Amino acid sequence: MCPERDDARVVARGWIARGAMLEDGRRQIVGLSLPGDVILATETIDTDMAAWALTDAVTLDAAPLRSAVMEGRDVSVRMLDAWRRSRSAERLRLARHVIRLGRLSAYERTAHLLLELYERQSRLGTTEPGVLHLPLTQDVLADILGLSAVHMNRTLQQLRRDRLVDYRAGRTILRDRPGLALAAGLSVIEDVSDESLPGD
Amino acid sequence: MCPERDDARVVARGWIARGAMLEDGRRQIVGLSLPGDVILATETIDTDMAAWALTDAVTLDAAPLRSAVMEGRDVSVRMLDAWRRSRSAERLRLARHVIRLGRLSAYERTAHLLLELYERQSRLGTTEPGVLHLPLTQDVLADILGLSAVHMNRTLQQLRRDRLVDYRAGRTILRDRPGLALAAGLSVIEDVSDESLPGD
DNA sequence: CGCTCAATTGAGGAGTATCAATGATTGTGG
DNA sequence: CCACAATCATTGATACTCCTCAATTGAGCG
Repeated sequence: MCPERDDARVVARGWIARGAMLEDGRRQIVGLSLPGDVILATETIDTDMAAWALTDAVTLDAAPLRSAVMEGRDVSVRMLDAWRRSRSAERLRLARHVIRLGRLSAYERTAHLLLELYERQSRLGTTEPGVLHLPLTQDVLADILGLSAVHMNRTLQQLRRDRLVDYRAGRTILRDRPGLALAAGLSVIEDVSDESLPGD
Repeated sequence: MCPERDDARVVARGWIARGAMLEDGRRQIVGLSLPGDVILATETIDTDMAAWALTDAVTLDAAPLRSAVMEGRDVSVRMLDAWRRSRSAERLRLARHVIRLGRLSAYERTAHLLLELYERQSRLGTTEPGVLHLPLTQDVLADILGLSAVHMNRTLQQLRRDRLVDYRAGRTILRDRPGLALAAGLSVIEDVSDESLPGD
């Protein structure tokens, strides 16, 4: 395989956003990559996609692991599973994101995303219950949820008034997670760790 | 691996929609599966996702091929490539769909989707230039694009007035593809066949 | 202290949704 | 062969979500 095709990286630290910038300045973030997630260069280079670091971020070259996975060479089962889990979870998140953007209101979208990020972050390690370390400006949040920054702000205020979430840059508190789940309008956010391992 | 995990199917004929139904009746279609595309059961069973046949459809069991791919057993290179191409193209389409729903207007979304489907269908085989075989009701189209059926209708009328598209059930004519691309507001729809083979 | 960047607020308007009918077409049983 | 039901496309009227523009406040920070 051409070497440049094999550019895969694993996020080691920080938050990275993948998305596209339109000519007229509109931006849509397609997904967030957190530590442990794999980013394929083909996802950004082949298309008009790009990736931005939202915080100080460190990524590691995952090309060796990747070609091993691809070519069926021996990788530890744990590694292989981790790879598949990660890719599979990402596909699921993409689908959820489509549903959010297509059918949920701004209020629902926000609740839904915050819950997903909380879930995701909990799985990454120690978190005080209900606290979400969210290093995103409202601008970025808006570009994830397909909203204007102004409306993003107002939506967050509404969630605060409703005592569901207390947003502040860096440290967001989910005051009422059951309430949030209700507000998200979608049944329950499943625990992705229960997921089987389709491995694309 | 558990057998039920390995339920993968390949679409042989027909159009299949994957998506979710919300409790209150809202529906969002996440993607369309056309002949040659792979559908993983885990994409529908693990979550609140479902799949609907939009036309008479036939799918084949792809579990054998899949486990072969997964376990690195010998599959013809062509097969392996086809698998990866398919999965990779799907990921790209999901990302594009997110951008459509997040940042494009109804008019832009529609133009964008029609072009994508035309591209996709051309690659499947013989098509008269400019003719898109589109076996979708406006209702379904609306559920793909995150619009109400009424607004979907009005948007299609607008495209017709602008002499870009002539929609009628089953047979849609893209009268002015450059114009459509312009209307789609996104640079160019890339030719996915040029794509490299990341293979998740 | 004047920057700059993020968050906030207000006012007005564009884009879509919703509700309720009306045609148009097609299949179906009498 | 016709009435009927069913589905899809279309239209009008109205309401609401969300956007845009413009300005203000507040919080670091050199």
